[in-house]
Amino acid sequence: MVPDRRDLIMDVAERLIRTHGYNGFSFREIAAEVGVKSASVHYHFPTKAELATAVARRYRKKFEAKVQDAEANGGSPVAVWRDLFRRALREDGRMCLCGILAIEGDALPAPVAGEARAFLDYGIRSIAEAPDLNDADGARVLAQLEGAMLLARSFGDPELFDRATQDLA
Amino acid sequence: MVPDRRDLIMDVAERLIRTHGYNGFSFREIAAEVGVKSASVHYHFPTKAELATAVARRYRKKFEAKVQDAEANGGSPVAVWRDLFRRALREDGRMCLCGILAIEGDALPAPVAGEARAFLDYGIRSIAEAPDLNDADGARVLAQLEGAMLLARSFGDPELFDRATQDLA
DNA sequence: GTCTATAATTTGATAGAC
DNA sequence: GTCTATCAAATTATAGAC
Repeated sequence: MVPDRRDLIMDVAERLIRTHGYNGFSFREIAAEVGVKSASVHYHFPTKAELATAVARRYRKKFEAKVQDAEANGGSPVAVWRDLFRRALREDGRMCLCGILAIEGDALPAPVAGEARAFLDYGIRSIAEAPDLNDADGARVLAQLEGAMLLARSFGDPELFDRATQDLA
Repeated sequence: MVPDRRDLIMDVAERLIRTHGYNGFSFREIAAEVGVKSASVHYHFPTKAELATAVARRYRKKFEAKVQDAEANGGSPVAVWRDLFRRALREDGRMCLCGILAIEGDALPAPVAGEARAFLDYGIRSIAEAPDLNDADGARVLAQLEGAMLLARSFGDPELFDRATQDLA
């Protein structure tokens, strides 16, 4: 299943947002990496807000599928979420897309901020489904995971994520 | 002690960065809020990188002073850090300046990213000085605090910070 | 110190040919 | 679907008058 052009554009956009944030990438930058002109990117996604919203929604859906898959294989929600973030950090050195979008917050078009919020909301509820955990625990654990990615990214050290979350393993 | 123009520019810049991030504010925006023209802002801070670096350094120094002051009054490092972030979130609804700069990471001029890293490094070491805590605990607690601010900001709900960090109180 | 004016570049977005 | 060409606006930054 070869990714079509639309998917490829979203792949590049996701990587750029996770590196520079919403205000830190441009249509021309995406176009250059894909190997087309910026007008072609606009053909697939008329506005920047629509592109970012589509990227955030795909990220959330993919993440939800991964969580459900891992939990079906017997993992606890806390361990599953930690492992998913840990692997993403190791593989591409980038933090959670929705964490960075959440921080840029109300400076973003409403649909983009809404998708980020929906991701975090799912995270809190999903983690809170673990035995003996409540909603406040879900928020506590997700906060620790997002913050640990923030630290690891600032220091360029994936192991800092491991140390900051070793109590969740 | 009336703040001079230079301080006022830094005040506005700090607020804007904490709302929109480094790539989300402009000299003209600062100038408009201060009541001058953008060329005057350039007189005080020749480049955007220098302005952001100065703002981040001042933020770090002020925070260090607040931490030392609160600890001198008998607070434990964990409680002191939680309380300082909690109050900032309540007072102006904005998260840690260096948290947002850390996330934008390598997309930033090196001196700016360096100041953010220095703040986080101080946070980890400062918290780890609490009795019975080590460096990994410092990273864990700071991660939880930065992540809790991220969540509270995304949902526009300061109480979410309280719930996500109630175990640190 | 602040201003006007402007340079040089980048941005998001559109029109229309192919 | 992709291109060339272009637009209007915004950006960082500088020169020089006052």
